[in-house]
Amino acid sequence: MSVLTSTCEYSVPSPEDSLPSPTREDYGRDFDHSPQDTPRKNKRKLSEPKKRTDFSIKRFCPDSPGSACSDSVKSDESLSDRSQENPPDSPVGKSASDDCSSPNGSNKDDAHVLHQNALIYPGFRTPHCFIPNFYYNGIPGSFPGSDGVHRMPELSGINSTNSQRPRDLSQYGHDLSEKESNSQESLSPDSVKDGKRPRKNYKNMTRERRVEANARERSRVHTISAAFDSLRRAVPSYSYNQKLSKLAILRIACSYINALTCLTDDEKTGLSFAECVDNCTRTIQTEGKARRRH
DNA sequence: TAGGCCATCTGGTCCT
DNA sequence: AGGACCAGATGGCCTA
Repeated sequence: MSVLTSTCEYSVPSPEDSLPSPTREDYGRDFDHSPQDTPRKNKRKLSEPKKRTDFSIKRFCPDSPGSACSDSVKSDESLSDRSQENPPDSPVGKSASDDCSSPNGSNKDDAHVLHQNALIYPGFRTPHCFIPNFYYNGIPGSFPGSDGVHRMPELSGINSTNSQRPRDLSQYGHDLSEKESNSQESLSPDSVKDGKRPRKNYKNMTRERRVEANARERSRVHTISAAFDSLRRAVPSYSYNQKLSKLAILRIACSYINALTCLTDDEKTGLSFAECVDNCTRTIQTEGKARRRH
């Protein structure tokens, strides 16, 4: 269990450990209602980002020198760097199923591999590709490579939704000018008439406080996402490269916990260990079929 | 192209 | 009063 604990740690995203900031054009031009020119820095997408039509933060970033959006010119370059973090032939980008061959040496069918592993499961010898964080070579979270050597996973390179890293919070208006900060500017209908997402004013909040609240909210959500990422690494899956939604992670985690509970107390769940394992296996299969990582 | 999933913004509510 | 938490709205990306 110490292994689980050590591999489930997650850190609260910090501005220093964040995605590159969007350029001023991201929001500035959006502010001018030119969605066709607004690239969206989608953290999920590794290909060329499409244009984004609207982004509410635009209202916080008018085209003014010294604004929070004016000095971020590294985003495109950094984005491309990130897109190269996980090249297809890298150990990280490589499907774990490639490294987790089934007993008969075939790894074409992940479901088959899983089934093979599930059959091994009742023998209390957890296959390394079935429960990655529990079967390791003395290194928490390590994974066996094709050469049989267990290595630490390069988590930052996983093409995972939950591995998305937060953007620099400083871009979101912490550097607002005093003029902007003190204004309780509400959006006039004209200012958003072309936008599809008109928002009200900030009630009793100043713009500065609204921006700060947004930043806190982002940080909070990032923390939750990081926890999901940790949980995902703790639960079994087809392969390390498998895409799992948050809902799928929760479902698999529940079935996995039930299976582990059966290890110590069959009566607690009312099912035999084999049944619990079967349930867990089916859950993984079902959730794995829903969507696969690429 | 529709639906799923997600990030983000926003306002409301609760807590300290 | 201010922050944490929550849910709704919105829009982008991805996949079938």
